Amino acid sequence: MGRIRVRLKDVAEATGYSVNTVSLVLRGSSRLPLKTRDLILKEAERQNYVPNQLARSLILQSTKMVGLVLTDIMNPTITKTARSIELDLAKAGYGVMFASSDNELANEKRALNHLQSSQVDGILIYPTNRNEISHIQNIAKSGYPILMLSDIPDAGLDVVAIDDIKGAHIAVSHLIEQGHKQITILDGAKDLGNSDKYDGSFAAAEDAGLPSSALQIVDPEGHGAIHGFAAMQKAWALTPRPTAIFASTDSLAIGAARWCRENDLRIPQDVAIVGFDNTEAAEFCSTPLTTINYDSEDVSIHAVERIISCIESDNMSGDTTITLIEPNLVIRESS
Amino acid sequence: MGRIRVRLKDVAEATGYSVNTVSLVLRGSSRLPLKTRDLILKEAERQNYVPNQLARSLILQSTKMVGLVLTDIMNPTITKTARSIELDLAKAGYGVMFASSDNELANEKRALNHLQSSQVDGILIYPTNRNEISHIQNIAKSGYPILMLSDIPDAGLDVVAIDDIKGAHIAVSHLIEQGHKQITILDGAKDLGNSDKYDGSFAAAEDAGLPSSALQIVDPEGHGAIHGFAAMQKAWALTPRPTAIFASTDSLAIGAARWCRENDLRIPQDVAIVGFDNTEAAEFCSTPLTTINYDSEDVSIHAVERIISCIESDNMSGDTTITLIEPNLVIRESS
DNA sequence: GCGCACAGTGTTATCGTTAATATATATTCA
DNA sequence: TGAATATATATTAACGATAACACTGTGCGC
Repeated sequence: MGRIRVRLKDVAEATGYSVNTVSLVLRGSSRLPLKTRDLILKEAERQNYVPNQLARSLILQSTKMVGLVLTDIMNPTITKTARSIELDLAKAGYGVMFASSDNELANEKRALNHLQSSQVDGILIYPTNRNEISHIQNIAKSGYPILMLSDIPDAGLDVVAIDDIKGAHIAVSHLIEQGHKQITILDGAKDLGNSDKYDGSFAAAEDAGLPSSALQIVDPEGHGAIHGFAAMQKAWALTPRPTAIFASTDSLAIGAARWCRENDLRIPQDVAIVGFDNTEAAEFCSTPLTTINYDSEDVSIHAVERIISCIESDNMSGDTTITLIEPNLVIRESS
Repeated sequence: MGRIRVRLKDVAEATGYSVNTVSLVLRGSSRLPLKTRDLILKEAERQNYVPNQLARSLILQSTKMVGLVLTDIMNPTITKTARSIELDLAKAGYGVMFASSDNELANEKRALNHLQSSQVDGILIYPTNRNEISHIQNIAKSGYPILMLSDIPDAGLDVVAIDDIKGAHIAVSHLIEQGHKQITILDGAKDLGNSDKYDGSFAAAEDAGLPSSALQIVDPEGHGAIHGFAAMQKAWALTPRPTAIFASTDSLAIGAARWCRENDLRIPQDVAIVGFDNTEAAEFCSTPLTTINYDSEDVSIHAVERIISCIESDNMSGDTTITLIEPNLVIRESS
């Protein structure tokens, strides 16, 4: 049986040694004779001793934990990145503490508070809203290591993220090369102050010599496939009617494709569709989706490297780094 | 600026009060005059004080955290359930600490150790392998609140889970009702000691008066759509050739459907397919999938209620409860 | 005017661990 | 032999918070 929580003290009393000796042995010190070590290790095992990280971290002034704030735990791209980050952090000896904001600023603030109060050594965050970052800036200003996983230019914050502007540029350029002259963008991020995918799209149109009227925008008002479905209906009702869709996420693209299918539009003959993220679903949906590849592992590697360097060198020099990962196009059947 | 970590002591020194007084105020005590409270609250805010949960939990002997061990963070059903659990726990004033085993026993053990050492008040777990649960039983035996999210009969452990046997029974019965007499099951869980979906399937065949040879089994050797794709190829090569597929997850079903599509088989005319889980992808894939609905919210509500009751009543009575949620069939176009 | 209640605050011990320092015994070497 | 060194262990003070208790001073009743 044993009591619910076994402490060093319990092992110490059972063996007749002091707490300190037990602590030393369990941390693998070689300063003690083998006989003593053996005895203590056996007793610890017998009592099923599990070290108390709270007490340990309290005195070590480090939890070896990094906080990760996600906007949407159901978004496969974010989940995939989260998983990569977890693995890469583990390799470096750090654990992850997850929190999700569900794209609500209040949740984000609560999550940040919770993570800080849990004394994580650093924080990685997919910020919710580009227009509301003062709370993040405050944390950064106090010297706490914190890194954005989405680009917020000129915020004085560290960033490691996919280059959405370039991604959108590639996607739209691809559609233009296929001969499309009227393209609808499905994207609702502008509310959150993120116009990267617009900017990239319009830049692509301009570079190709198309008027900006070649691009129209429909806000899907949500992230799920169901929102893409509804948005596609709106897009099809526009005049001039688009011949191609650039959806800001694969989920939206898949919903849009479904609307097309239900309305007997052929993809890509009647409408071409390009998504963004390169999720598994994009490959296995009715018409395999042309999409922009979000390289989770690359983001993860850079983000983990940077946050750990911030944690382990307490240089409060205040200089920030922005690392943008170049996305690439995956051409399938939808375009 | 301020130092990285502001403590009660810093606020105390700045205001001239003792640490205890500051602690009382910050915990919202009404025993102190408004003037004092105001002063202290303002100073705490000014210094950007964040309470140290480590220290707090250490003395309170409770972290108000529940650990959640997932087998596969990329599985949308598990992720969805995780999210429900997070919300339900939050309502009850608890946080969640995630860990993933990636279906590896060693990882599971490491995760459990880590969670216990982080002093979570209780643990919810999707166990990896039914044949290897002694480490879980040990934890339970020591009086630590722990609950399985997958049914392990006769293990003496608390369970809240979907009734997979019944789910499989419903799925296969449905196919039999549609006139199918040769059905292939795509499921690789037997290696992990979980034969629920087989058992339910064979029971359904028996109940319908079909010989057990009516069911054949293909092990997809993996969980992704890609494995379903390969497994479908094997299934189609079987003699007698199946007219219907029961895939143990939607992911496998979607991969199988994709193989059919690439090989010009019509669904459901040439092969009917039934999945399991009712993920979003099942609704939006090329042929909307008939599937068994996994009611994440129901699982979540029961699991959270039970674990909290275990945590808050330290009754070590040792009696265990098994709660199985009845799944239901969602009929779409694939059958 | 004396004691008592009580509001307002401070002191001290505590949680489980680690680190720095101390002690006690054994071993080595001049 | 005796000091120096090494080995094996214990003691004490932290870490940041909370809780039990202790103290001070005012106001009130009798």
